[in-house]
Amino acid sequence: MDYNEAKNKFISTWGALGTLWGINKAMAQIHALLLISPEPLSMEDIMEELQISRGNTSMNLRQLMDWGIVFKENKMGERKEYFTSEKDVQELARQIAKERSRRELQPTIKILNDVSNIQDDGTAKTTELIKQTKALHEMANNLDIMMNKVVGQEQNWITKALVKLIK
Amino acid sequence: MDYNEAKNKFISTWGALGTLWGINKAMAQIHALLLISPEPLSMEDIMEELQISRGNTSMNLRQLMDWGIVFKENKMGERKEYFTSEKDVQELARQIAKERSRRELQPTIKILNDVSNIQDDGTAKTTELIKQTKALHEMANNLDIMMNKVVGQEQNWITKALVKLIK
DNA sequence: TTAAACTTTCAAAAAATATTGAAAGTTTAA
DNA sequence: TTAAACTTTCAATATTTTTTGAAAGTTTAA
Repeated sequence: MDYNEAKNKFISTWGALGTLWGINKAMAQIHALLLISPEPLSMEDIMEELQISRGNTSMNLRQLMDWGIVFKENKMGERKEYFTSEKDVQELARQIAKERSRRELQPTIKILNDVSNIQDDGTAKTTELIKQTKALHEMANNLDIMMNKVVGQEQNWITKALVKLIK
Repeated sequence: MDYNEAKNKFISTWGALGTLWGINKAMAQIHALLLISPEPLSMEDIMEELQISRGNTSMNLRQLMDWGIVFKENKMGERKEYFTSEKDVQELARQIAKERSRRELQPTIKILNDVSNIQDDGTAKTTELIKQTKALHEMANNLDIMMNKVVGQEQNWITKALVKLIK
């Protein structure tokens, strides 16, 4: 496997995986490209490399910046904007965990809490609804605490966490 | 908030969340419905409750069974098939972790391994590709080990894991 | 100022995904 | 066997999501 084949394989795998995580293909591919690029890339570079339109590139770069995993960079004496990704995969994971907690987990926890606190009228269906949403609430809460713990952690948390879990 | 309001809120929240996890809306809603239903439901019940077609119901029930979180049940003397969900949320989480590892993480790890093992020709771009895919490979691997550890664990792992991580 | 060099926006088009429903398939009771 | 009571399949359709590209917007140098 040569460089180009490997690069394409990586970019398309990352793209496909992104979809499964609620991130669209173009967004994931731009991220993949920046992650393995030793130099910051311009919008033109990205459009060219991934064969996508200017509008698409612009919108997805913005989203990646909103996620806090891609940054604008300016080269001295150049008007054009360049982009880089967070290169440290630990930091990347931390940032993603943080955002997913904020965007998905926390709103869900709020609703589970509301639903699980309805008045119990003693019917089987109400009792079951309360019981199950309470259980989900507790689990989602634990997950959230874990994820935020991890976010506040210094380098290499995942390896450390692993060691703790295994022993 | 009364029972019906709470039920609908829960089902639609679960449905919306499902999309973010690579599970479609109908599939997530069927699962939500079964999770809070004290009795097994027939296909008719599900179609009626969620206002979806027979075909849709049939296909999504099958997928839920493939995920190992919904089961067929037969009532004595009845021809019709009934469905229940795994009711224990810990077991549910374990099952989902197991399936996601198998379907997503493991294939990705394989590709990261292939890509990170290409011949290093010493150019900056090749070196960067190898470096980053190696780092992702290691992280994905650790995550996978963690998830499988969790799968093999007895009840209440998430709470235990949490305690370990916090201290 | 002006205009060149860029980036962003957004309505329309394309692509991908989910849903329907009727026909085909299956199972069981008689 | 047959036929009733179901479930599954799948081509057609509907819906949702993504992408395009050109116009509008912004910034900077002169």
